[in-house]
Amino acid sequence: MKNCNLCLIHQLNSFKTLSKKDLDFISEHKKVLHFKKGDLILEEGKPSRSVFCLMSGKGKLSKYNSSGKEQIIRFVKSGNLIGYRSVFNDEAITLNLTAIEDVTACVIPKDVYKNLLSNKDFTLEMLRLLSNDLKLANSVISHLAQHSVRERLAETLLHLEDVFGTDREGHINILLSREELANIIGTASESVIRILSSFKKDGIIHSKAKKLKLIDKKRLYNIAEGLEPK
Amino acid sequence: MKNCNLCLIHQLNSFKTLSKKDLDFISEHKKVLHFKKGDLILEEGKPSRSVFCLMSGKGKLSKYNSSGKEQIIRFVKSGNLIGYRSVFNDEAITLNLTAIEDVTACVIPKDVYKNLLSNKDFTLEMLRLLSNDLKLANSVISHLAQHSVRERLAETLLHLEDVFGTDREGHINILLSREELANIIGTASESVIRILSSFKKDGIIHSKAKKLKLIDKKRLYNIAEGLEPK
DNA sequence: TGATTTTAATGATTTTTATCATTTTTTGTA
DNA sequence: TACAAAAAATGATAAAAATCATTAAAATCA
Repeated sequence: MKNCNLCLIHQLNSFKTLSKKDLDFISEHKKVLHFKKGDLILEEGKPSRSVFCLMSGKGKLSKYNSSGKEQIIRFVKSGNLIGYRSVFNDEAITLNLTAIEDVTACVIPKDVYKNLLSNKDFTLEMLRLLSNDLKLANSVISHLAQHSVRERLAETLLHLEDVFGTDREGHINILLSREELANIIGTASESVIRILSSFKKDGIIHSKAKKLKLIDKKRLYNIAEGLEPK
Repeated sequence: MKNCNLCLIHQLNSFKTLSKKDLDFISEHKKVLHFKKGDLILEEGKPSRSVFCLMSGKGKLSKYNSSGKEQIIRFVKSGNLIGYRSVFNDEAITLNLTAIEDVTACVIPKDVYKNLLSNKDFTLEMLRLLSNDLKLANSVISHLAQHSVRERLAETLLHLEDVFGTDREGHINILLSREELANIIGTASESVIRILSSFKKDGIIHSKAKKLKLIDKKRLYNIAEGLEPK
């Protein structure tokens, strides 16, 4: 898709506030890139040169600690903008972006993106977006700090279904390894495996390999909130 | 302080980008409020009506979970702006603000504050501020998820000294109960007590009641990063 | 100041979670 | 399809942290 005006994705994100002229301006300067599943798209520590608009596929934003353990901060999907944070505070990139499916993304050079900020509505939209990111991050902090591994896993399953939806058979539309699930909630993969098995045994979820289906969401919610004993 | 132009605080925060006229506009519409230590200044769930500029004193931003346990998200000190996040995404307040010392704050009505957003430099400054908040939140998530209670406490002590500095005798300029420290890192107060005692025994910190002094910061840093065994 | 309340400290115990070792299953691919 | 490699599952054990009970110290205030 060469012309952003014709692209439906821009209706889904902050770009919806842009004029035809602004979108033409982006179209002229952007590049469309393709990545394979597993590719490292953006790397922590590298200078921030552009903002990405994800056209298709999914990715994970993560950090590695000094001993090499991954912490997944959040996931991104088509329509999401990525990389604006580093542009605003003019710092190096702080999170890795890895494709967890094949990804197509439009890459908008930093300066082109900054130019869009003359549009007040667009800027307000970005303030709104950052505010939502921050609100979400605060609630993650609170959940991580206050809940057990079992509670955090229940919360994560609900959150993933909420963000990615399900296919016709009810499976959550994102395939993650047990290890990746562990790296979201900050636990060992064995713990995730054990808890998923117990959820399965109790009929709360169904799982076949990486396909997860939430059966009893009410119960999962109660577990996530610590409202259920055991 | 009636006139924001004469107030030194505005030099310290995003208001430094404002014109004399903008500051006069704020001066006309703001109110100066005083709060006592322990007062609840902003309450989770209430509609967002204004942005606060903290003139003196310190506060904590926190959430309570369904079982009433507090999670401290961060601290604020003089110069800090508070409440802008809810203004940008037009949602209810999501964090409680409690005075942990007597507080004086200028209260700027939401609409007055929103008017300032016609100033492009100010808006960019707010984007920068939110970006920094978000960056900080992401690193808190990562630290919470990946480190032991002992490591998180070491990190928290270093962070508190960094933000609040020390008095002439080297004590960190903020007085927190063991329970409040526990509510930052998401643990039980007994755990904080035990770990602080062990830090003291090892000569890493000195503590007398709520006054904490960091003696061996290099070692604390190593503990925080998990570079030290035990 | 002395009494009362709150906070801190310490010990014993239980629960949760991590770690390590091993087996089974799944996935990718030759 | 068979093989190798990776991921998942399971068990045993160790370590970390929570919880509960009690005592000691500090802060508050009448």
